Amino acid sequence: MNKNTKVTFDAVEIIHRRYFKGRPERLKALEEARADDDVARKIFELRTKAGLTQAQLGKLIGTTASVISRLESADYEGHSLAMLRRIGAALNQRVEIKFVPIRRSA
Amino acid sequence: MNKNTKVTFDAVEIIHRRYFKGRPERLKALEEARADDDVARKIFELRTKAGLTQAQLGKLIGTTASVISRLESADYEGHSLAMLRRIGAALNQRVEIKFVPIRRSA
DNA sequence: CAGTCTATTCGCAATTTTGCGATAACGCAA
DNA sequence: TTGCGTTATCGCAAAATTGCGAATAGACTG
Repeated sequence: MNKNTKVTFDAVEIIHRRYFKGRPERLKALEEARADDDVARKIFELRTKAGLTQAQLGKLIGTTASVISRLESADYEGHSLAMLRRIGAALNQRVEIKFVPIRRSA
Repeated sequence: MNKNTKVTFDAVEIIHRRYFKGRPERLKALEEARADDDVARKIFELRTKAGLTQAQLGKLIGTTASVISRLESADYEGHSLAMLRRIGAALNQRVEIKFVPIRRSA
């Protein structure tokens, strides 16, 4: 039960320890992302789960860290499908688009 | 069993008769759309099922028919999330984005 | 404390999407 | 055939997104 001596093999576990361990506010944000549809949070979650920094992901898709940061900003609404696909391609993910009917209240 | 005397109450049925009845090539395209991920076809399917022309949908979201036609073009790749949401909002649909892992071959 | 790594924000140029009219083309019906 | 409704394509201006460096800030470590 040591604190920092256990060897980790999984990138997900590594990134989890680096970003979320002992930071309840980050964990909470991640939970909300699972229920929410926010694209910015989906990108953030995808990137961090892959164990990448914004600069690293930026390089993978041929852009810079500031661009990734902007895409992950909560109040950014200017996402394009092309950009989502670039990110998905870099992280081996397919972008799925779905129109789902809105239940007219109750 | 008359051909055109049955009264229809559902917009979906109306549009189905107007666009797909007796046109196997259109029907086939629609079937493929259900299995495919093509966004253009999803927009087309959504619009026709709502019983709208391109001009009508355009007006609903504050643009013209040529814009809708472009969005429904098979080789158009420039979709933005904002535009998809505008269309969805007009047709009471929520746009759902999902990153789904790609299985690395077999 | 300084030093490093990461993320955020600010400008502005470059690229892309959107807006929109005009025109052509297609299918269908009289 | 003509006419009508609908869709497709072209061209260019307007608006939005992207590219990218620089500066700032925060967290962590030595």
